[in-house]
Amino acid sequence: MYGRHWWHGHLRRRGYRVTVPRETIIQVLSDADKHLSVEEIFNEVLKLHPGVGLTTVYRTVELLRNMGFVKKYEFGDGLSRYELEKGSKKPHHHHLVCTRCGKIIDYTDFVDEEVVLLRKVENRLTKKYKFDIKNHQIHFYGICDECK
Amino acid sequence: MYGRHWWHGHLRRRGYRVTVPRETIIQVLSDADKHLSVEEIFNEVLKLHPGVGLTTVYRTVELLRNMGFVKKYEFGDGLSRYELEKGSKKPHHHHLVCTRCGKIIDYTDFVDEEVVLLRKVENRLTKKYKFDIKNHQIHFYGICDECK
DNA sequence: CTCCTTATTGACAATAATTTTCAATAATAA
DNA sequence: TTATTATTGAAAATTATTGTCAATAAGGAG
Repeated sequence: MYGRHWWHGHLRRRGYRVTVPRETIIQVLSDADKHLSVEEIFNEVLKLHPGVGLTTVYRTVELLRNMGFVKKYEFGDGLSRYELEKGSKKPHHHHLVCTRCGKIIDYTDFVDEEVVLLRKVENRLTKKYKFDIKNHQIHFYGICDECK
Repeated sequence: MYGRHWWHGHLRRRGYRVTVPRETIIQVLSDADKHLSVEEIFNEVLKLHPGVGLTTVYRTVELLRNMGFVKKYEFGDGLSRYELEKGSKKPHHHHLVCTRCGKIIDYTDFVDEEVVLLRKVENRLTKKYKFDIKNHQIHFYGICDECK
């Protein structure tokens, strides 16, 4: 979890200004222990700084994504979810999605093995398709314990 | 690629009626060689049977998904895409998504190795989280050849 | 510290995908 | 053939996201 300075530096270095909404949104994402929807981020931000607009949350989250600091997920319920990629509390993980109730479990079990394989695949895909691969996602879909 | 009878049986067995829109949509999905957005399906359906409504495409595609015959993908551009899971021309594959232009490449290279590993992981996750896993997705995100 | 430039913001309007509503239609069982 | 009722199409409603634009405030220059 990186501090204010770190973020300040990265923003400024790219010519972006450091603003209260941006700092607040980064803080909310840093404190979160899971991927948040825009509305969830917005609600948390309001607790810290009422007055920040929803539009700004959309814009900031997209900015952070373009900067490569935030990952965007879509699990199929129509909401986009965001999560810090760098400076996050959470280690790298993959997802288990319940297609009935929408529950999402982040699992870290076996991720190491997965990642080893994925890197190999990644290298080969990079060559074959001349794709510059930045990251990956694995989702398992199914029915959770409570839903069955 | 399964025929009319097969689909007819599956629909009827679950108490659903076999209708012209449903048959047409299934046919479009069967003939497709890639995942289609609802609008793409709709356009193809119209060529075969003008008069079918967009709403019906949404409903049918969702029905097929609940029945487990169709996979839904979201690649991050705000559109849902659908693809036959059973009875499709296409073999099992995973995806390479360009985050700049949105291009999606389906790759089948190395999928066998991936699937072997995923099955192992799947079994263990099933035990640990008591999740009934139905399927999985792997997405690699990056920049495609033309975009860099 | 103060002024100036301009990136950023918030409120609101606009868009776009999807869902809901509901009367009309058509698939199946009797 | 008729009755039942799932399904449909059209239009309205909803919901997430994006665009517009005047007001604000961050940060460099003086």
